[in-house]
Amino acid sequence: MLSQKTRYAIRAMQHLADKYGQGPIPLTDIAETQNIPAKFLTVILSELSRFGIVASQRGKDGGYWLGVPPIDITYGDLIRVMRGSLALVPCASRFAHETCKNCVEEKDCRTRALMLQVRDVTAGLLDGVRLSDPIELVPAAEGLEAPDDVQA
Amino acid sequence: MLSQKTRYAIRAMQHLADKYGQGPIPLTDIAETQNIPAKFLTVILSELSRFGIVASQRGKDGGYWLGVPPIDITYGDLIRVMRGSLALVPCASRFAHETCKNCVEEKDCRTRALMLQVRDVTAGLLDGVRLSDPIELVPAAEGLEAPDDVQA
DNA sequence: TCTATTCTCAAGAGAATAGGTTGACAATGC
DNA sequence: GCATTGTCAACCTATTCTCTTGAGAATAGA
Repeated sequence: MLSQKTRYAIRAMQHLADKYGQGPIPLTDIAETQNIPAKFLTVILSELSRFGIVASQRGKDGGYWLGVPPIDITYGDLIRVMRGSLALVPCASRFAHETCKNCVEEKDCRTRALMLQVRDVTAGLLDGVRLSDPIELVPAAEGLEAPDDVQA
Repeated sequence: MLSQKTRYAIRAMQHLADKYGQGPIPLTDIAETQNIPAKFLTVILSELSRFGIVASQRGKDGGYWLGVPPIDITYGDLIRVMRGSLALVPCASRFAHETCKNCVEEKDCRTRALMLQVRDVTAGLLDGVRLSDPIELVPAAEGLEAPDDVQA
């Protein structure tokens, strides 16, 4: 699962992407329209600005904006910035690889082999979608109607 | 990320799958070869047996075995049993759907739309691999050698 | 210069989750 | 009856999550 913080970060970035080129966007504007606790958002935005993907200015008419054009930021990047990796297990990360504790040897680990495949299809998708891309929305109900052959 | 508990559960199930048809396998056998804390494994196995996918017998020559043939258990099933869902956000689960807190409306949520796609490719993969399937192992080093166009 | 506005940043608080362990008990086979 | 093996509830510690507090510092405009 993505943490609440990561989800907030993604929505905040989408908001800034939508308003890219329109000057500084005040935190309150993001917080209110995206339904994010304002003070928590300051923590998130300051984290994002340390990575250079958000810029800011203080004082009257200040605010935040993308430090990089939205076409140059993928959803994969965002998740990596916020949680370090796209993978489901530390040993299946291609960039932030870490050996798992209390595991069998990596070369013998079937879980790792499988999770590497999962990471790759996930990355294939998320690294292909940019903050500037339109995303086809899905009606709320459809998430509940699983096809017959799908369990969850 | 999958929790340590989920990873232990997967490895324990793989172990039982490998020895399917060989009678009860003592907990100690699983714990030692899979490097899982024995007492914690009792918690995990009892959880799995509540779902009927593990059976057990007490006393001398007792132990655990799969309650269902390994060909009938997918990795997707295992992850769903252990953590409730394959999805990265509650609102993108097809079986255990839950609306996210502090979010925008689901029908307007781009994050959800994207995470539904991620869920679907993940499920496409994990629901297609069964505990009885051979899994091609990946040498330990390869996880570290990211292709040029891959970032993490 | 004064003031209102807006970001900055370190600390901390409360709750939940993770990752186990303890210990008493129950069944089974010899 | 005794060793073996699973059952189960309760507990524990550390970490992480999700925010909040509160004291600044920069900026623009009056």
